[in-house]
Amino acid sequence: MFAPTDTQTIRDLIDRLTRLAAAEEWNGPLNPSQFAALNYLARANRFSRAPSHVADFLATTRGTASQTLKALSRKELIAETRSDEDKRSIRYDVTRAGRDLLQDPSSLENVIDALPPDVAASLASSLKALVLTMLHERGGRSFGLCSTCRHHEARETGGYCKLLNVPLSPVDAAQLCHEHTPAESHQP
Amino acid sequence: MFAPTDTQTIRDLIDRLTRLAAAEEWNGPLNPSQFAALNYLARANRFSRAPSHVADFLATTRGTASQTLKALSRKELIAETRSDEDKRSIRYDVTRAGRDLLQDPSSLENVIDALPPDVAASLASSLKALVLTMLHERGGRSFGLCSTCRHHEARETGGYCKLLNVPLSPVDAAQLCHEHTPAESHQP
DNA sequence: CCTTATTAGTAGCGACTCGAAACTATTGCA
DNA sequence: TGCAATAGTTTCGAGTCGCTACTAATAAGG
Repeated sequence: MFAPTDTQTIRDLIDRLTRLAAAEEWNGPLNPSQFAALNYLARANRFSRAPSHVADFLATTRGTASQTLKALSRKELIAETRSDEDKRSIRYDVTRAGRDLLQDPSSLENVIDALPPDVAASLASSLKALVLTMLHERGGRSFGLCSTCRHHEARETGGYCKLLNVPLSPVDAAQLCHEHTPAESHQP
Repeated sequence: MFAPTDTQTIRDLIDRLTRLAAAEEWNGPLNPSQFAALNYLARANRFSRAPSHVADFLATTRGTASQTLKALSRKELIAETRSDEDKRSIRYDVTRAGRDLLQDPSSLENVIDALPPDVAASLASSLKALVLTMLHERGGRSFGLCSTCRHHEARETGGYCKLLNVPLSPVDAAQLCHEHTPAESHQP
């Protein structure tokens, strides 16, 4: 009964889902971009919360990311901290208010939550394949969890990053990292 | 090896995929909204090409849809036609230039195209479930193909719409319809 | 050491989206 | 005939988007 699935059909479904999710987000206090940036900051480790990292993650430019972060800053949902080692760089931390805002699950999350476990698993794996291929094509970074990185070394107290040469708390290791490189990957 | 798939993970993947696809579209002559509207108009039947239908499909307001359509109109990618029966309503038709613009496949389409058939089929069905649930929650319309509608009646020459009482060419029957109601659905 | 890169972040521009609200026409209904 | 519903538009303010041009600070090379 199923014809070989049309590329256009899947494309349409992704577009439509995106639009519906975005429409939901507009009904909140934040627009979709601000929401995505805030959500990223809440899940990224302390080495990955600079404007340029946000730009990288959101697949946009530093200029655009900068404006979005300023908007979030004006709303007191994030706070900026200038670095001591490198006086050019800035790190944004999510404030208490920002964290509160991320609490209530979106409509999309509720719908995903209701999927049968096996459907969810297969959806996750095919989406992952799409994302990784697109990232590969545009030379983007994967932003995976610290603990799944090739530079990560397990220790009793959390872990250790062999790239940045810093010890990691369990919380750190469970966050997104800008320098993330999949463990299986082999590159010179 | 697979932990029970986290809702947040799937949500993140969808967000990221969306952002990557949108970033691709910005590199063209159109922004993502304009592209989505143009694409819809090219695939909708002649009863479903009014501003309010576009708004409905894109999950936005009539005001916003109106502006996007005016922008496409200025670029000569669509052309407006006022109806004779109802002088309030307008139908937008995609011009030759508009159709040309939709020809070259996007990066996302290429990536989808490369998926193994079984993965594509399961992706399509889970996405469809997500979209239909979200539509159901917000009371939106499905916009499926004419031929899969409960009001559709197969004929030798195309088909017939029992709701609008009009004959349909094979082309018509393969397009999206605003009035689409899934055939299985039972409502008073 | 002292010039260049290079890098991090920002400001301003023009086109546009977004929802909301106010506003025309036109059509439907009682 | 009169009023409500409908289709579409306009305007508003906040914000996104890529872009170019900019300022600092750091890195690299002679």
